[in-house]
Amino acid sequence: MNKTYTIRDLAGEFDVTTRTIRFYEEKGFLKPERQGTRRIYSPSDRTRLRLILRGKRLGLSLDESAEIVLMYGSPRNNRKQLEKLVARIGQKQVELRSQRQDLEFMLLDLRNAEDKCLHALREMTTRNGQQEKT
Amino acid sequence: MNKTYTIRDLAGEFDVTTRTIRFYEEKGFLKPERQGTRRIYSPSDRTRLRLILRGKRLGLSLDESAEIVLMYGSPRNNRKQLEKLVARIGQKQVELRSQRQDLEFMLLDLRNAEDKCLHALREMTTRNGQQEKT
DNA sequence: ATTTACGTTGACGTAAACGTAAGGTATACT
DNA sequence: AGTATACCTTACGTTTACGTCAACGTAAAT
Repeated sequence: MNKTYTIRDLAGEFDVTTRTIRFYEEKGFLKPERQGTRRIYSPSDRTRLRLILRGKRLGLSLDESAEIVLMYGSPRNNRKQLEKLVARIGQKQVELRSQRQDLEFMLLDLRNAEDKCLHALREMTTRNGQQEKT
Repeated sequence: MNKTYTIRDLAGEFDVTTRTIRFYEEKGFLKPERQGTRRIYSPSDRTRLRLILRGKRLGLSLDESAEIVLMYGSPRNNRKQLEKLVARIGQKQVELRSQRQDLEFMLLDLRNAEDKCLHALREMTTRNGQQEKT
């Protein structure tokens, strides 16, 4: 039972428009089967889409995101291409770890800001119950 | 000794163009002093810029990024605004933690892809030393 | 039979985030 | 004085990533 999906199925599941999915195909990042003119998506198409969107959520450009998804594919290249691929994968990992640092720092900053706010609120409450203006 | 920076100083330090910095000002996210027509940036301007760019590296839109930077500011609002701010900070934290999940998963996927490549390379080497084509 | 719902291919429109001249000013060297 | 350098404003151009019609096909439901 090889499940398939319509374009609307995927659009619904991942909360994008059908236009978006067609656009990704236009760019060559998806190649669904056709039933007449209708697009029929396989589970692996679905996975591709899911991973591309994950990349986008991380702020990658569509091209970058799709490039990374291609890296996941089984490597059936010759030695030189494999070595290049390994190098690019390594580079991406470095970038993502740096991004993780940024993210952790921003989370810290947000926690600090939160604390400051909560502290200010406590001050207001203990000092003069109902004060509304500065 | 309150250090100041020219637009070029900051552009150089953060590897953006002066156009970018002026654009951020145009959008209201930076308000440097002027010496005649020249822009003079304070350390706090510099920090603002740094944080905005950090947000952008995480894939936030410029508006989102600048909004978050504003959240770091000392809260001198009334109770209602403070409560709203706390709520928004909380929301951002939720989003960032979700993004962190995405990031960890992508790093895992990349490590797996890397392993597959390295394994394939080892296979090639042990089996038939110099093979180049599939 | 025709409405309703979903699908298709163009093709033009748009918002964000700058890029890229063009032309003017001020200060710094030589 | 002349020129180089760095800064400025104004304004139109560009890329990315879709949005938004228009005009049409098809297939199930009423």
